[in-house]
Amino acid sequence: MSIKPADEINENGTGFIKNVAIDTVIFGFHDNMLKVLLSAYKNTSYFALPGGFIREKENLNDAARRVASERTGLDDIFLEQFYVFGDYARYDPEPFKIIMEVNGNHPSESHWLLQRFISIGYYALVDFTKATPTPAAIFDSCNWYDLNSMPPLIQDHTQIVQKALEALGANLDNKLIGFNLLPEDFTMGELQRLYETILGKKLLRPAFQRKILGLGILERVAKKWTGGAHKAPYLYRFISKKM
Amino acid sequence: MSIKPADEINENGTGFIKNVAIDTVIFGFHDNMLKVLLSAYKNTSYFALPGGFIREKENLNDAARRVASERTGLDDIFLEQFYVFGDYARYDPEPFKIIMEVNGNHPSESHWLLQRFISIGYYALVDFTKATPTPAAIFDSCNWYDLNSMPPLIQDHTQIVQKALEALGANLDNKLIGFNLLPEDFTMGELQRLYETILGKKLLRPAFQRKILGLGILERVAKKWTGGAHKAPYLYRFISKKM
DNA sequence: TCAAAAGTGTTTCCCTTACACCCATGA
DNA sequence: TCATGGGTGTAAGGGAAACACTTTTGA
Repeated sequence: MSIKPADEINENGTGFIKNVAIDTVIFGFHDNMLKVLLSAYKNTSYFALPGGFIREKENLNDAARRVASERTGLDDIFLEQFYVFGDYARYDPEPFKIIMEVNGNHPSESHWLLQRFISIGYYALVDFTKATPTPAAIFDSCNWYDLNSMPPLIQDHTQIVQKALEALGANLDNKLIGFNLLPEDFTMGELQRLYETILGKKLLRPAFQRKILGLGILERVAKKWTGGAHKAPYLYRFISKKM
Repeated sequence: MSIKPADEINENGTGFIKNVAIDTVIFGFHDNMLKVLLSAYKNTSYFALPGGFIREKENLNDAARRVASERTGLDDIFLEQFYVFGDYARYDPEPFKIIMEVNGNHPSESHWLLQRFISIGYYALVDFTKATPTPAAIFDSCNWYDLNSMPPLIQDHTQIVQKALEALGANLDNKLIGFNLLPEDFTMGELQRLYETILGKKLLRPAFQRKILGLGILERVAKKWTGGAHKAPYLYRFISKKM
């Protein structure tokens, strides 16, 4: 979980469901690298996943969508639950005490944010070129980090990212979700490098091309003149993607 | 969720995590039918999935395991999270008011069990022949029901069963979990009928046999004399299953 | 000796793999 | 004209689909 803007914080968490948090692993793809959005708490070096809580009358999935939208400025984000993190050993209120103290709050021991939380993990797939990372009020920053060079994260957030990546890989072919990480138009090479990055292995180019095109879900749009010293690749578009 | 024994109920749910419930779809397989465990609340005709809550210092997965163990009398149950049900529209305290009233409780409006719950769905796969269904204190019954002839269930429990079945089907080959529904020794025909029931379609016998044996995870134990007017089938055993 | 269920063999087909070849482009 | 990246052709290999055949048992 991540601590919310100060104006929403009070001692007993009025208006929110207690003991339940949402942690969102927001993936982007740029320069052939998978990126995740991370925020740093104000005046500390604690990094965390974007997160939030569920309003009293809000659907769980809507709460996750709200979190992802607020951090990226996007609507219609592809989102999926992937695991619930509920070990008691996750419970460690010390960092949150420090974060609140440093920022001028002096919570009592019974402050709702210092209680144990069950955290529902979501991953989101967004178009890196369209997202505008925006920190929540209590964060200094909200930025993309390469999966391979993330700072240390609070609690078990590093394992949450790891598990999100596994779920993403398992669903990649199955649910055809990779397209959500690319702009509307993309080349087959870009798509292949995305797949290779997520799966962590090289794929054969002819086989990949035929497999993807064989799905019948892409339409060829136009040639793309990149200025490269080679044949111009076609641009493709996911057929059911909005225009 | 399901209401717990009376001795554990008090107005503010001391000792449990609030707003979070566990619902467990416990599958068994018998007479070529998939079965689920359902309970009826005392003195009512409300049927529900086995469920429970998380103790203050209990791991989420352990809580689910505890629920499944208490209802079946088994240890080492195969369990898996499959979805979190968190729509606000699930929230309907009326049945629980009635259940409590009928059984001599007179909860206030703020009773913790009448609040909104986020429900974490687990499915469990057990050996039908070893399980001994046991109702919790506030239930009259705990029995196996055919998937096709379940009584109406409270809340969205029917959809929860449906979603559990889908998750089970999706993982069947992937994670090789079907064996958990059969006794230690079983015939290839029994395994095939289990697969056919879960997947909802006929499979070709030679292909199924080769595919399963090709996995290299079964050992052939002995012939089984069923008394049937046909060749005695071999018994097989999952290699890594405890003896 | 026949029916029924179990086990195995065989052929076909298709998808994946692997590699080869051609095309377009800028240096 | 050469290197580079993109698109397509083709042959080999492996597994699934479909069907045939054999085996074992009780009626």
